[in-house]
Amino acid sequence: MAEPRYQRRKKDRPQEITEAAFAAFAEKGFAATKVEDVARRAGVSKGLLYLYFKTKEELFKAVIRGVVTPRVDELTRTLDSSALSAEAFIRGPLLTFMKRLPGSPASVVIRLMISEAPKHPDLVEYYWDNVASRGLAALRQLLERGVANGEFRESAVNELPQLFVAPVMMSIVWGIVFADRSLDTDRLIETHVDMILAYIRA
Amino acid sequence: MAEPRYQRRKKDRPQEITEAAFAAFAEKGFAATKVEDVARRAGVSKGLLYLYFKTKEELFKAVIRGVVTPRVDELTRTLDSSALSAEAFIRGPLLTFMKRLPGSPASVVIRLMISEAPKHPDLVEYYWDNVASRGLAALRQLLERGVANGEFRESAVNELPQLFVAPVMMSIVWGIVFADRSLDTDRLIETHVDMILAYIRA
DNA sequence: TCTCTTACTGACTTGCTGGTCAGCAAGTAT
DNA sequence: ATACTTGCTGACCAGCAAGTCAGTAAGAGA
Repeated sequence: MAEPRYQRRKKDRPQEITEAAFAAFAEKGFAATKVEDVARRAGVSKGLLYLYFKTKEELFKAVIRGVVTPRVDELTRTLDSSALSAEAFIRGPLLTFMKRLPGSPASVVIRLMISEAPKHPDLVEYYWDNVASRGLAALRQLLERGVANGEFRESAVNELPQLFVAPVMMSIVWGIVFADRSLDTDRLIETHVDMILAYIRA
Repeated sequence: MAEPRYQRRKKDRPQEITEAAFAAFAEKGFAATKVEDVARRAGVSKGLLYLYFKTKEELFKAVIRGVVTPRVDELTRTLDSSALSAEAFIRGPLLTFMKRLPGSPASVVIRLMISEAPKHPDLVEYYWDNVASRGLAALRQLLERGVANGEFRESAVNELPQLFVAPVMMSIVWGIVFADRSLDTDRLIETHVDMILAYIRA
C-alpha cells in the first residue's frame, strides 16, 4: 500500500510554484491572490512555498522575471537575425511580434506592473533595464538603419520609439479593462504600422 | 471656552470624503488605501465615513463617478461647439484636450480601472457607457464629417477610433510605471496626430 | 433654558492572511 | 536494516484592516 504522501523534488519546485503564481496573479492580480492559493495550485503546502521564497513580494519578483526574461531573449534574437531592409523587417517579423503581445503573458505582466509599480520601485528598475530601455533602443537603432539606408527620412519618430508601441499598449489595456468587448487588435496594429511607415518613408 | 469638537455638516461630508479618497487612491491605489486614512484625510472619523458609504467598494465607485462625470461633460461640450472644419477641430481643441489628459485626474482613473476592473464589472460597464463608448462614438462621428466634407478619405481609422487615443494611453501608462523617467508626451501626441492626418487626408 | 433629534466619535469585534516552526517521513548512505 | 539528512507538512500565531455600535454632544426647536 502506502502511496508516498509527497515526493521530494527540490529541482522542480521553484518553477512549479512560479508558474502556479503566474496563473493566479493573471486571474486575480497580485494583491488579491492569497499565498495559500498559489501553494494549493502548485500542489504544495504553504510552508514549502516559504522555503523557496522569503516573502510574497519576492515570489512576485521571481514570477515577473521568469516571464519577462525568455520574452526579451526572443525579441533580441528576432532583432539580430535581420538581413532584411528596415521596412521589410518592420512589416515582417516586428509586426508579427507586436501582434502576438496583446494575447501573450506579456499583457499580464503589463497589468501587474501598472498595478504594483508604485509599490515596487526596484521591480520597475529591473523592467526598465531589461525590457523597456532595450526594446526602445532596438527600435531606435532600426529606424536609424532605415535612415542610413535612405529608406526613411529623419523624423520625430526617431526620438520617440514609444509611438511604435502605442497601439500595442492600447490593445493590452483594452483587453484588461474591456475583456469582453472585442477589439480587432491585429487590424489596429497593422493600420498603425502602415501609418508610421507612410509618415517616415523618404 | 469650549471649541466645539466637531461641526455637523451633513451636506458637505460626502464630497469632502470623496475628495480625500481620490487623493489617497491616487497616491496608493485602492487596495493599499486604508479606510481610516481616508477618514483622517477628510477630518472625520471612520464611523462617519461608514454612515455615508456602506462599504469601501461603494466609496470607490462614488469616487470614480465623481471624477469622471465632469470630465465627460467637458468633452461633450468641446465636441458640440465645433463650427470648425474636421482637421482644424482635431488640430485645435481636440489636440489640446488630448494633451491635457496624461497629467489630469483622468490618468488616476485609468490606473484604478486597470487595477480594479477585473473585480468590478459593474464599474467597467459604467465607464463604458459614460466615457469610452461616448468618446469613441464622437471621434467616429468627427471622422465621418471629415469624409462627408471631402477633407478625409475613407480608411480603417473610421472603424478604429482607438488609434486616435493610443498615444494618450501610452503616455498615461508611461507616467504610471516610469513616473520619473520623463517622456515628452506633448510631442508624442502631436506627432501622432500629424501622422494620422497625413494618413487620412483625401 | 431645557429637550430632543441626529450627526458624529472611537473603541471594539471579527475575519482574514502573511509568515513561522516543530515535527514528520522520503530518500540516501552505510 | 538502521541511522541520518533534509524536503516537506499543516497547525498555529500575530497583526492588520474592514466594518459595527453604544454612547456623546452639536445645534435646532419650543
